[in-house]
Amino acid sequence: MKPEEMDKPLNGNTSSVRRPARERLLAAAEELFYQDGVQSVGIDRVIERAGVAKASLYGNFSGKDDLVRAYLDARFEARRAAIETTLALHEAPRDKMLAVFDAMTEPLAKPNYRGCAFLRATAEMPADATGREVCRDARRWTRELLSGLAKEAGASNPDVLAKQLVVLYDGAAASAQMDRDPAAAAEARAAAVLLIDAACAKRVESRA
Amino acid sequence: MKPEEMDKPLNGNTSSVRRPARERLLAAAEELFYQDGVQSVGIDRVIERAGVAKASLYGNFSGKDDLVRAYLDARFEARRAAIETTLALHEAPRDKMLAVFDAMTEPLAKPNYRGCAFLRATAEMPADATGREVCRDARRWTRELLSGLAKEAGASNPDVLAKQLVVLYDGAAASAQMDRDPAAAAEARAAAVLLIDAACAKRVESRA
DNA sequence: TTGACACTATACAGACCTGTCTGGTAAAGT
DNA sequence: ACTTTACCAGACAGGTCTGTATAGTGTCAA
Repeated sequence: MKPEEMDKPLNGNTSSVRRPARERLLAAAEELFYQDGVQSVGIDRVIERAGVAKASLYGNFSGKDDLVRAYLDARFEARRAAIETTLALHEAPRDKMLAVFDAMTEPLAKPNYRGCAFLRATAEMPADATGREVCRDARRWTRELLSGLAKEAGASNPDVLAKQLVVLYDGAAASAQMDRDPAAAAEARAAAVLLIDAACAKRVESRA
Repeated sequence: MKPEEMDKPLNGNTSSVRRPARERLLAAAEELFYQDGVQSVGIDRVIERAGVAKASLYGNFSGKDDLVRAYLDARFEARRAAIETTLALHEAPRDKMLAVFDAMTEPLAKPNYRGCAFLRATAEMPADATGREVCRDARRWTRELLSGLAKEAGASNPDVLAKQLVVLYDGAAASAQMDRDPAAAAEARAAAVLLIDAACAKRVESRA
């Protein structure tokens, strides 16, 4: 329940057993911001969960906006790593596109899944918030990844296919969040199979 | 800029030219809550936009939660009416399913489109908020509508097709919101065509 | 020993939020 | 003429939020 309590005793150890304040802050922020929303979660809750003094927060981050941004950055990095790991399991561009959907089945099935962090954060934050850049970067990365794979796969219109797959990706996240139904990932994947094969059919048939 | 100023003069008229406070409150709430988020918009801004005293708000609604709920109810009613109007233009169940996507192209193209109101509100509100029931109702209505149409169209697995179309629907809203790209509606519709025809192919082929 | 450093704990200012309360105005019903 | 109803305007209480300032603790290195 209270993970910071395990860090408390740091007796008789030359090097600090306790993780530095910045890491604990970021870990607490990731947990709380994602679970309850960046807007609803106040600083006091974050520092309490992290077991950190308020001054340590403002020593490591310029303010709440900065902490939110760091939280979204960490999310982006984690997602990118997860997708690239799944991607590496496959060779054919078609399978790689589907791997993007494979990478989301596990998170969607978690009982405390709360939707795509970037969709949620964008919905919560004001339009001029710092963190929205990260959301844009994350989306662009996904779209360009899929667009490149679609080109490799020989899709008749790679950009359209990529956008359609992004729509499926977003939709699966949104549906799973709203209906608490992890099956959305499987359904999005099945739909992706149809879209991909339809977009690449010309090449296949012309070759035949 | 300030619509309430047009309502100010109500001289020499037996019936009130000025719309009652409740209506103005709801209109202001719909505008502000959707545009800037239910969480960010405070009561003071709503009553200022509505040109209404604070007491009038708490006379017509039990509190902010109640106002938010009324806002979401109005959104649901409006969407339902729009979809049913578009639905009535078509006869075949296949066309009716696509009409659901047709009904969303116009809203998505508006410059101040901010995503699906229910997705946004769910992302903002705490899990136990009153308004989430409305979000659930709205989703259920959409899913059951599509599921019924899928049955009529003779889909091999109507519930799966309905869920896939809901994924597309949510995804189009999310993509359009995040990327400010109204084309998401057209792409979702094109994808829907593929999914519907694939799901209904067995019947068509078996008849041929 | 001294001082730099990273950290904790807590108090506080200033802003904002919701919701209540008081007081005043004007039209409509009786 | 009196009351009711609907409404506006603004003050206010009680809470929450961010961010700052103050004071104290423990560690390491020179």
